[in-house]
Amino acid sequence: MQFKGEKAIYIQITEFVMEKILKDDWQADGKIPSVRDLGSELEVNPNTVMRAYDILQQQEIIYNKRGLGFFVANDAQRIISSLRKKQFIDVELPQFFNTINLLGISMEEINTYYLKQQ
Amino acid sequence: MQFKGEKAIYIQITEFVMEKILKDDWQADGKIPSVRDLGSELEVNPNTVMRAYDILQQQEIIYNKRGLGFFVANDAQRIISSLRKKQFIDVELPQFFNTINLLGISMEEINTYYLKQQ
Amino acid sequence: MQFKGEKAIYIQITEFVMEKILKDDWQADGKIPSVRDLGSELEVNPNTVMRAYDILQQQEIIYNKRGLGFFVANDAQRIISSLRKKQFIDVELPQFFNTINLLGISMEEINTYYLKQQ
Amino acid sequence: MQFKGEKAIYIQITEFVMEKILKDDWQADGKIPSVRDLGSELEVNPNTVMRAYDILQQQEIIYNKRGLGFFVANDAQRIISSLRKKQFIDVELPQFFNTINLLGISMEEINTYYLKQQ
DNA sequence: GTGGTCTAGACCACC
DNA sequence: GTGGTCTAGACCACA
Repeated sequence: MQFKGEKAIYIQITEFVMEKILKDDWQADGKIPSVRDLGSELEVNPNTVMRAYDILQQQEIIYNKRGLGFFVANDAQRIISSLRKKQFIDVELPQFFNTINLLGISMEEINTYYLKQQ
Repeated sequence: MQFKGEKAIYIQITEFVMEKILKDDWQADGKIPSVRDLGSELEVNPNTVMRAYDILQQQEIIYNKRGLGFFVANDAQRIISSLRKKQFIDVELPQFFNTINLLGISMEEINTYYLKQQ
Repeated sequence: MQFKGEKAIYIQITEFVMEKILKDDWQADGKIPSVRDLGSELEVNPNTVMRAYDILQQQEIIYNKRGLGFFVANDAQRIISSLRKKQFIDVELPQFFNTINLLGISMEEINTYYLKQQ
Repeated sequence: MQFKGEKAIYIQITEFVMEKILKDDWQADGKIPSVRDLGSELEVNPNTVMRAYDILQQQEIIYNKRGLGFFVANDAQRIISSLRKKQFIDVELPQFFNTINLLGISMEEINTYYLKQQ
């Protein structure tokens, strides 16, 4: 795993974790790696992992049992999906429509591109 | 105009200027505001405006006449459009398709949203 | 029973036990569950239950018979009540009055809320 | 300022800042101390102050202008008050009622205590 | 100058 | 063993 992109590492870790959960690599109510373990696996400071876990816990995607570690929340997949969909509908889609309007691209063209790349 | 978003202010200013040019608010070979004027209008440090003008000059969207100020390049609109279109086709569109596939959204849905927001 | 709050689990267990005693679920001189049994019921490590029993024993709310287990003290209810009442009058009530003053809430409002939740 | 209580320092700092705002020591749209300055004033690491500011920003009590610092949000006082009131009504008040019921204390008694301490 | 991120290392409570 | 907090110090982008 590489962390050289523009985004902050702790953000990339939240995405990494959500990906694991979506793919069922880490399952509901199952334990996820400790901050120390994931830190050494990803070659990152445990504090940085902690920061990612903190955010995921606020979003109720994972939860904590004292002294035992972090666990995948029961409806983690649902929360992740809805978070992503919300982000897409509210932010990315309007930007997308705005861009194609400015560039003078019609939805027909988009549909054509879509079929081509399938 | 607000500058509290995630993007750097100087980037937002380049976009602001390109917008003005595309909308013919600022026309070819016409003078654009001085860094001081635009700075005070946007409530931003002139240095920050200068940084934006610098970038636009490198892209040959505006040019400078010593002692007179900055002016819109002759083919500024063409350059902006092609820059954006290239960015859009090469980067944003594939990402967009990728995202809707991941979220399980069909092009039919996208078309529906598009009609709604018109 | 959930143990995800901020308070330490062993503290929550002492409160759980005192609750049982006050409600007469566990009666004077009656045996209370072994640390193993209560531990498995509450899905908690027996050591953690032991720590709670230790504290309750110091406060003479329960007592121990070698090889037999823990039992509810004769005047357990009285001890619990007086502990709580003292705590309440000395600490919680002044804090409570302080808070409602800060928030600008009158005792009339409090009385209204009280009637509503009955 | 002392930070010896049980609560985490960064929590105490959020409370410290909210107090300042409520008392109009720090006013709407006014700049608040930089993380470095407040850190050295409170004899605390700037990171710890940053963590507090982060939380206050999430709650939209303060906002950030890039490179300039943090500023008090326009309706910061309103947000703080409603946060506190919500916390009180939802959490503390039900606990309070629960406690007095368990201890067999009537609202009349509470009212009497209230009048006495005025 | 400002915040934002990250590391290394420490100490603590809790299980 | 686990997370939670905190410090010291570093580097970066931005204004």
